[in-house]
Amino acid sequence: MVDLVREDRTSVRSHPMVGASASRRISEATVARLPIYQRILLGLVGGGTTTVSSEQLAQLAQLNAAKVRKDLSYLGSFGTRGSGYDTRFLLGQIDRELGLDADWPVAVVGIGNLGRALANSRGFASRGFRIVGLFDIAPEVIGVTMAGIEVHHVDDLPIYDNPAIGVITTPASVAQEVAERLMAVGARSILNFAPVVLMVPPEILVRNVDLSIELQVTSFYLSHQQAWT
Amino acid sequence: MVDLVREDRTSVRSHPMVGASASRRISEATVARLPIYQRILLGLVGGGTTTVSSEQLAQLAQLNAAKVRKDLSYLGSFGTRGSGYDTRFLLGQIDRELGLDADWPVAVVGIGNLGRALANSRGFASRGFRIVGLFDIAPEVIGVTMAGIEVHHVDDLPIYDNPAIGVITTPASVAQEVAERLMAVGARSILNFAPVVLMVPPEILVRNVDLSIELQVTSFYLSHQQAWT
DNA sequence: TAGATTGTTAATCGATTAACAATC
DNA sequence: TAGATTGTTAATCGATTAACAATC
Repeated sequence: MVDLVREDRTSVRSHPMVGASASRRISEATVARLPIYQRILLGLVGGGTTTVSSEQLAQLAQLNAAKVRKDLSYLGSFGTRGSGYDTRFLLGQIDRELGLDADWPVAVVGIGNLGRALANSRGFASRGFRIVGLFDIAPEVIGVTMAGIEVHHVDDLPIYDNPAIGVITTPASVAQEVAERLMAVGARSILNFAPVVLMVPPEILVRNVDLSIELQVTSFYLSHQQAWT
Repeated sequence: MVDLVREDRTSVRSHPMVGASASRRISEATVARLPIYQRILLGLVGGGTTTVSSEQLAQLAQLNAAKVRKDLSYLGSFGTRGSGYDTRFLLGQIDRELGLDADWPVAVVGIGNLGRALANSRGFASRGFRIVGLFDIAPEVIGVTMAGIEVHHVDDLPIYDNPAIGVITTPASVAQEVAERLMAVGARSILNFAPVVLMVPPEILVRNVDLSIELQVTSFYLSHQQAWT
């Protein structure tokens, strides 16, 4: 591993748009909200609601209606003035924009409680994502089946379908090595739950989720609350 | 529960600063980075490094040095021109700013894989946080001890120490009810892992973490990658 | 038509970053 | 002193929001 490059963790934005069908570059903040709209629309469609206004969507997502309209306008002009958005159609457009109509092979490495939680989670087994394997090194979990998928040894990573997305739920101490193994089998993106900053080449997309950071941020706002309540 | 009010999920910023010792209002983006600096400093102090420059910190956090200096300047002027920051002192200042020198009783509701992961996690058992109880409704987990803490029935929430922070790791279908029970026993803040938008009064702080949203955002960037690589 | 709601503009607000004087 | 590095300013960039013309 030679050309590891330190990359800003918010570096996604820094890549220039070169493709033709540019439209307007969709904002990063909007991308983070699309899954929320998706989830809400899933509920509305399931409940038989056929039309929804930006104001209703805003209420359900606890956002501002102007923000909802602006977000949705990145996808195209799919609303109908006077009545709102067709729920089923809008859901389809959001799915398409999120790339959920593609097939993303996912490998989860580190089958502790968090890995188990992800393997069993609804979101990970859903449309778009396909778990190609669960991986660990502990003899006592290898061979165990969870959520219908067997746990293999990390050394066997090359045997299974190449993952596009690697999910790291190992201890921090081995996360970098695991990232390198995932990249070696072709992973183009890493969802990292280990509390460590990974070093990867710039073409690899890393998203970090750190559960204890969330708790610390909560602590900050709690301890400063008297200042604004 | 009468005065439930829909609250913008980023509403923390909307509270006006009224206290006296205002200094400069610390930016929300900065708050989210303080735990990252904290983690890095913990490693440096543990490794015996006594001084660190903003440039070094930036490398370790994969950020821009100007951003690091700006972030740290919110806490005060703790650096020394020409040499950098004293690691141990800076760590102490960040801990203080994050409120980690306080005692935050935490209740975790929903002892599935994710709840177990949190209960066992280093970050949740660390300085500042004290788990007052683990709660569930499933008979098979009640009475079980994990990470040294017994799992109780949610109905017994009022028996234990009032939590300042409630962590919800239940299915989405019961998350709202759990939130109300947590608020009823005094929780001022909720860390919500259930994929649902909670309705709470404005004085309650909610932070949402949705693991499948992260996966969907990854999918978005993967499917748009050819546009910028 | 009248009422409702979108899509977009422009103003505003907040975050990032380069640059550099201050100073150890 | 000379070199290094901070703390802060100002420019820039990106995100939010109110407002409203367009239009169903």
